[in-house]
Amino acid sequence: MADTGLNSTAAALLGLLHEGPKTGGDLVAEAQSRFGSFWTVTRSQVYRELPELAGRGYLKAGKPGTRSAQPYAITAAGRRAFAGWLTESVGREHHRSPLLLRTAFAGRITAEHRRTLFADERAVHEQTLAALREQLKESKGADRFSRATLDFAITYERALLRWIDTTSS
Amino acid sequence: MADTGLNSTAAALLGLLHEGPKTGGDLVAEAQSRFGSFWTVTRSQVYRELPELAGRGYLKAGKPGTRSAQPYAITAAGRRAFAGWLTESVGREHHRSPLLLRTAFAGRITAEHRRTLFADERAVHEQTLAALREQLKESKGADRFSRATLDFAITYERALLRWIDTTSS
DNA sequence: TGGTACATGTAACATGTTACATGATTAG
DNA sequence: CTAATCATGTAACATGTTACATGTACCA
Repeated sequence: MADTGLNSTAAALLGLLHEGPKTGGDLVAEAQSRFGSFWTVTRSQVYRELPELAGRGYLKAGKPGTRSAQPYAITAAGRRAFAGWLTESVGREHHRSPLLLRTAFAGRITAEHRRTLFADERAVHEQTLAALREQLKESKGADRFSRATLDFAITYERALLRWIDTTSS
Repeated sequence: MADTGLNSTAAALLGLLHEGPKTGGDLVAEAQSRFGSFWTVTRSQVYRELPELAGRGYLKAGKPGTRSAQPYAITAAGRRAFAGWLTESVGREHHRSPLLLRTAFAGRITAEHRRTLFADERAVHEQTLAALREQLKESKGADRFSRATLDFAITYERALLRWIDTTSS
């Protein structure tokens, strides 16, 4: 339980780099597909962390490729740091739902407006769910735990849709 | 859909202040109980926003009370701003789940460690769920939409627990 | 080969978190 | 009356977001 001083996003990058050297762009794309919506990572975060991790000796910069994209490879120290992070205590979950926040104040808006609010949101999440199901189909080769995270995302979206239906009716 | 320039946290505070003047401490406590885990608000955020909102004329500072706590009351302009925010487009949801992130890498840890990881997390969420159910019982007087947000929190926790069970088995 | 679209990287900003300083209430 | 505790507020920091500058690849 030694503190590695890694934040979760940095750790996530180290984790992805176990598969081989990647550039910032690669990592953004990979994180998007691997973590989906429950751990988003923006480009700016990635580009901030990479030099930082390299400075600590967890990554080693390679030869710039096309468009002068800078690839990074994980080092032995990086692997150790990642392994340490895996055993650190998991932090709390964080949710931030503008929809739920508005719902808390929904008594202050008109029924008409409430209807469009929920209808719009429903459409968004229908689409998200469809995309996730698509992903699940394509994930047959992936390992069990990658699929598990997808499963969770799907479960969540379904629960949210059901909730929207019962609440808006 | 005019942009009020309000961030959601500021808006949430304005919403709570519709019930009457409150101090920073009051607001933190109220937000905790009203929004629960899907829109957390820390003391520091509150204390940063209050003078800011007062500066814009949305709040009016009252006479300091005990422990020199500063109460704020919402103004007519504040109510207008809040009403405007209610009709602005709701942003995307944000999830941040350290558990899910670790799960994505769970193939890299031992089965033993995985067991404790899930068991610990299960205990935490069991407790959360119990607390929520308690809250639901006590919320009989509350308005329909306050209960709806609670309902969602409960649904979420149940779904998470089910997911933990199927994934860790 | 000119220009459009796109990917990389940066930098300014907004938000969220942690740790601290201060003073008031309460318990002994 | 003194000490311990607790609530208020602040300030430094970490993280996340948005908007921009730059240069490279692609296409007409």
